Amino acid sequence: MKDSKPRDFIRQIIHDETKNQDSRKVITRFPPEPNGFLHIGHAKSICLNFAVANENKGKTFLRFDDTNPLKEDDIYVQSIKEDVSWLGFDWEDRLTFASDYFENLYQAAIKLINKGLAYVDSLNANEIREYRGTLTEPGKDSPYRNRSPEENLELFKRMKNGEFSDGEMILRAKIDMKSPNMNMRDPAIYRIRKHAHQRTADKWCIYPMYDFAHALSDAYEGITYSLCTLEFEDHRPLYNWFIEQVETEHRPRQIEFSRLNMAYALTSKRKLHGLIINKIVDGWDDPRLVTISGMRRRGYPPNAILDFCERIGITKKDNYIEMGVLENSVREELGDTTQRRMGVLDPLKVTIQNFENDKVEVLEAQNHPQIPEFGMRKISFTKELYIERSDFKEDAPRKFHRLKPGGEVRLRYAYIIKCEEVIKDSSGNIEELICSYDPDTKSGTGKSDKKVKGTIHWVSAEHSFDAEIRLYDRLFKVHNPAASDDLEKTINPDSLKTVQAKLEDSLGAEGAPPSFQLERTGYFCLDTKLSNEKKRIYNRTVTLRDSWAKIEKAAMSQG
RNA sequence: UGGGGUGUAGCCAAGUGGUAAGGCAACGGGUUUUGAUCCCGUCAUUCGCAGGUUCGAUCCCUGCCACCCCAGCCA
Repeated sequence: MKDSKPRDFIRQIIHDETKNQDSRKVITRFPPEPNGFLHIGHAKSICLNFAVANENKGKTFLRFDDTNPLKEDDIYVQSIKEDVSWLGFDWEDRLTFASDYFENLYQAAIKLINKGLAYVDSLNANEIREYRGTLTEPGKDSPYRNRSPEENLELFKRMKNGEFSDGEMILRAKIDMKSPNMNMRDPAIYRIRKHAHQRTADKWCIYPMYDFAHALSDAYEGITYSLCTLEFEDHRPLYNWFIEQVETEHRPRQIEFSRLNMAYALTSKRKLHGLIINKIVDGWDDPRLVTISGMRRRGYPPNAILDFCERIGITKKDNYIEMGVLENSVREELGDTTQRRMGVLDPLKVTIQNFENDKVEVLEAQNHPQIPEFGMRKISFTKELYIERSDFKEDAPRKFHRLKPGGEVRLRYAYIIKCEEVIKDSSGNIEELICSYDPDTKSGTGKSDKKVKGTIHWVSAEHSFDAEIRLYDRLFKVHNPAASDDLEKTINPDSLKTVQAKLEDSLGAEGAPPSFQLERTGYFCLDTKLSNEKKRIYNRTVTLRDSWAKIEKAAMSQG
């Protein structure tokens, strides 16, 4: 396995670097900031980090990058832990926080000051920006850049002791104000934030910046490969500078890969926050979101997400993955793991005129057509039934092999019925179908040679129950909603539709599967957040592939 | 106009001096009591463009073009 061909450039690098070092371990980390919920893009990173370590008999840390108390909260820590475990990954005893290292980080800053490589600047934020220069013009040195190590030390300690207000002083690395890389123009290391931290409370009023804290946390934990996204590529010289100058025992290597973008979706914590604050969606776990919690609520199994992450690969190229790829992974996983049931989303009443009034015939149905181990269940056939309204057409096109006036169709696991009469209300809407059934065509008996082109699903009126089902479509109308300056304008008004469905009784029974396929319509799951004792609410996870819909669409576009 | 990256099909993505894997999508066909699943087939004379080196270039060299990221006391 170790010698099998690496799947991507990162695994290639690791393979090349470690193949001749039998003692070398691969240690990775997933470093979320606890300021929001995780989404599919994070899943890509989680899978990469845990898988790469695992493939090399290494370990992975779950480390929270909690260096900005203004934006972070424990509720995000809890949700992130839940999401990572739900995906199936185990950090064991390696749950850490950048804040665990605040004391070490503080000492490291002092070391830089003593080496003459850091200074306390008294410029304010605006002045610092002006001094930084622009992309094409070099910056200029701060007038405070040449304070002595002694003075810097004194000032830094006073910063720590809370003697200055926010923004009054700042600790900066002394690197090169003329560097073409903006990150090297004396970046901030420590800023004053008189704000309680969710873990360290009021112990500190100075907090380290990302570049400093992240690089050193990696080094402290013995991370060998620090895998991050492309936007940090030009932070790498700074990452290396900190590690070099602080002279840490371990020297991690940062490697960047491209972040995941999904077409017609949002993978930006900041923008997701906006949707939630403006109540455009139901919360971080809204099933229309590609957040981990949203996908979980929607019914996406973790294995589908893992499979998806494997399929999309790891490269440095900008990408926009189509939703179809994710949905394909979901269908593939659910197809092999869920039982089949019947339910009617848009019920049309059918009366079987030649079936006895109060008779209940119990039929056997397979729980999975290809997996007999999933067993059988009983379904009840009665005089009054419901079928899907779209399975009947008065003037049906030739290729429509469902029910039409005078036509026949098979009811799945039951009989062939014939439409004898169409009953309409005063305004011409179809209210009910009067049908007859052929007793010789009972499913599985082989008594009759009669063949019909179509098989449709149904439920018994008596032996079904009402349920609300939520049907989802893409949340956005546009390919890249993140590029829009008015997010609300990009929202698809039809992203959520609610229908009152009739589901076969077995779904309401004790031990009913929480996730299942409704034959011919899709995969569904119980929404445990919205359901209660009185009312069951289901989410449509994903539709089945529908080649009939394609034919219809093609016919429509041809006129 | 500074620096850092990236260009292989509609979307992803292997490949690497010897004649373009695979997946998703799409399109044809077969099986089917889910118009599902499954199966089989089609889908890049060409790798951003232009030159050059070579018997031979997607791969090496030169030039150009396009796109992404960077001017937080965010991560």
